[in-house]
Amino acid sequence: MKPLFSIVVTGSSTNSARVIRSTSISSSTITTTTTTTAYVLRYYSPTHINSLLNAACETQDIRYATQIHAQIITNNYTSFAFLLNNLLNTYAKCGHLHRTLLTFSHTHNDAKNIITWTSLITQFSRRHKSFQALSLFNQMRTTGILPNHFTFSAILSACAHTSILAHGQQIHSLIHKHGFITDIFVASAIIDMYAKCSNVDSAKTAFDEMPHRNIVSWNAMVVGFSQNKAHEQAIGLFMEVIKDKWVIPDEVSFSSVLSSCADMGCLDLGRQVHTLVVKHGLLLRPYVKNSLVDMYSKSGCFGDAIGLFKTMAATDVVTWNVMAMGWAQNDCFEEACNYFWIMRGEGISPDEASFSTALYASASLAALDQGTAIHDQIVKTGFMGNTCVQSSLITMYAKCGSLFAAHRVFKEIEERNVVCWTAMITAYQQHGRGDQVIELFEEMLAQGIKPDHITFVSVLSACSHTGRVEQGFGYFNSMSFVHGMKPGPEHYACIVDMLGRAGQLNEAKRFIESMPVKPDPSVWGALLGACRNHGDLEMGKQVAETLFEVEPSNPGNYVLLANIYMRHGRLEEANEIRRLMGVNGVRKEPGCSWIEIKNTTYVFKVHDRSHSQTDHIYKMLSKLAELVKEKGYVAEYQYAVNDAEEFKEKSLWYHSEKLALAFGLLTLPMGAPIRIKKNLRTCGDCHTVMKYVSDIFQREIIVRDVNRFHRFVGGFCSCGDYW
DNA sequence: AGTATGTCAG
Repeated sequence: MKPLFSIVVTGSSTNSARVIRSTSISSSTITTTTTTTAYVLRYYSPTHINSLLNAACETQDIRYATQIHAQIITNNYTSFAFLLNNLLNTYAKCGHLHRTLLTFSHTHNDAKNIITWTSLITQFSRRHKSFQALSLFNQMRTTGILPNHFTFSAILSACAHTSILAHGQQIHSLIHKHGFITDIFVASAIIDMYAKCSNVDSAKTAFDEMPHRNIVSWNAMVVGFSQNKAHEQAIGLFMEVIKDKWVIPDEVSFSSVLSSCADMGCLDLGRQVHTLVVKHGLLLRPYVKNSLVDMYSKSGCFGDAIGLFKTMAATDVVTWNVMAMGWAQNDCFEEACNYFWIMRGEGISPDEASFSTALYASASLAALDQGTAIHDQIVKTGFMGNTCVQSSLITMYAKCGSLFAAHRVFKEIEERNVVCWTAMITAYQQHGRGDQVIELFEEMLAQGIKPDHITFVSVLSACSHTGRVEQGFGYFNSMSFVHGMKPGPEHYACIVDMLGRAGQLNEAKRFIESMPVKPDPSVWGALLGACRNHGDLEMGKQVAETLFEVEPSNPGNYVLLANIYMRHGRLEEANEIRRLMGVNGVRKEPGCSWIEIKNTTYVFKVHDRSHSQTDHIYKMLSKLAELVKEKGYVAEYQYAVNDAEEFKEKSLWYHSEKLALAFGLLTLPMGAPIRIKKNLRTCGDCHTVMKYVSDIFQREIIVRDVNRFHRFVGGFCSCGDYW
C-alpha cells in the first residue's frame, strides 16, 4: 500500500547499518520503516494533512499526532481552522486532554471558529470535565462567537453532569434568547439536564413543549422518569411509544423501561417487555440483554436470570456485575465473589461496579482475606483513585471489623464526596463510636458537603446511641429547615428509637402521632423495641396489635411482644404469641453464628451437635455457666421465647453465638481475639454472657451481628448495651 | 470539520 505520509531522509537510506526509525502513515494503518538522521521538509496540501490526521486519529497514538502537528506548523497551516479542529480532536481522542488544551490556548483566537470551540467543549463534557467545559463556554462568549445548537447540546450535557440546576437554567434561557429551543437535539438535552438535576417537572414541561419529537426525545424523558424513580410515569410513557405508530422503540427505550421494572420488582410487566424485545428483534443488544438479566434478578426470578445468562453468547462487564449482584442479593456471597474471579479469568476488565459488588459480598461474609484480595486487584487495575471504589473499601473494612483500615482508606481520599463521608460515618456508627460519628459529621458540614438521607440515618442513630436527645432533634429538624430534605420513615424510626432509649415512651408515641405522613412499620417497630427494653407491657400490646395488622409476616414483632410477656412472667400469653406465629405462618429465621479459625469457617446453629468437638464444646459451656454465675450472672429467660419452661436455661446456653464462643475459647491461641459473626441480632442473654467472659478470660470478643459490632473488653461492650 | 438518550454499583 502506498504510504500517504512519510518522513523521508537524505543520505544513504539503503545502508541498513545507519538506520534508525521513521514512520509512514497509510490511510488505515501506520507502519514503521527505516531511515537515517536528517528530516526534510515536504509539501503537503491542507487536505492531505487532514486525511493524515484522520489516520492518526484511528491509531490513537499521540506520537503520530505530534508529527503531523509539526507538519502543520512547518507548512504554515496554523490559521486553517479545520486543521486545528481536527488536530484538537485527534489529541483528545488519544486521551491527551491537556495537550488539546495547550494547543488550543497557544492558538490565536482569530484562527478559532465556532466548531473549534464547540468540539473542545464537547470533548471536556464527554470526559466529565464539566466545570472546564463551562469555563470554556464562558470564554467563548467573551470572544463574541455565537453558540449554535451543537454548542448548546454539548454544554447542557456538562450541566447535567454537575447536577447544579442553576447552571442549566441559565443555559436554558440563553437557548431561548438565541432561538434554538425548537432544535430537537437541544430540546432533548434540556430534558436530560433537568432530569439529571432531579427536576422532573421542568423536564416534563420541556418535553411537552417540543413541537416535534423523535425516539431520542421520548427516551430522554423515559430515562428521566426512571432515574428519578418515577417508575409508573416512565412505564406510562414507554407504553405511549409502543402505541405511537410514528416512533419505533429502540434498545435505549427497552433498557430504560426494564430498569424501571427491575427497580419496582415488577415481574409481570418485565415479562411483557421481554416479549416485546423479542418482537422488535433487539434481544441480542448488549444493553437490552443486561437489563433483562437484571430485571429477572431483581424481581425474584434469579433462576430465569441465570438461564438467560447461560444462553448468552457474548457477555460484557455489566452482565457479570448484574449476575454477581444477583448472587449477593440471594445471600450467595461466596458465589458473588466467585463471579468476580471467573470474570477476571475470562479476560474481562472489571469496572467500579464490579469492585463495589465484590467488596459488598466480601463485607457480607466478613471475609477480610477476600476483601483484601479485591483491594489488591483495585490497586493493580488503577482504581484506587475512584471514590465509589474507595467508599466500598471503607465499608468492607469496617464490616470486617477493621475500623483502622477503613479510616486509612478514608484519609487517603483526595476529593471526598457524600458517599465517602457517609461510608466512614456509618463505619463509626456500626462500631459504636457515637462521638466520632458526630465529630466527623460536623467536619463534613464544615467542608460544605451536603449530607444525604443515608448520612442522617447514621447520625441520628449515633445520637440515639449516645443519648443525645436534644442534638438528635436538632439534626432531625435541620434536615427540613437547613438542607431542604424530607425525612423518610427511617429517620422517624431513628427519633422514636432515640426517645424510647431515653425512656421517654410517651413522648415517642406522641411523636409518632404527630407525624405528617403515615407511620411506616419500622417506626412502630422502633417503639415496640423500646417497650421491650423498658418492659412496658400495656403500650407494647397496643403497638404490637397495630404491627400485626400492617406487617403480619414479620417474625420480629411477635418475638418482641413475647419477650415482654416473658419478662412479666406471663408465660401463657407468651406461648399464645408463639401459637399466633404458627397460625399466621410466620417463622423466625433460625439463628446461626460462625467463626473463622485458620481459614476455615465453622457454622453453629442453636443446639448444634454436628461439630466433631461437640463434647468439648458443651463441657466448656457448662464451665462458662459456673464461672459467670459466680460473678453474678442471672439468666435472662425473656430471650428463650421458643422453648418449653424446664429447658429454658439450658436452651439459652445453647444459642449459636455461645457455641461459637466456646469453640473459639477452646481452639484459638491464648489472648487472640475471638471474632464471631451472627445472622440475626445478638441475643440479650448472650450479650451479657459475652461481657462476663471477656472479663473473666481477659479476652477481646468481637461479635458482628446483622446490624453492628459488639466489641467486648474487660466486661464492657462497645455498643454501650444498645443494639 | 463537531451534537443528544441507555444496562450494573455506592
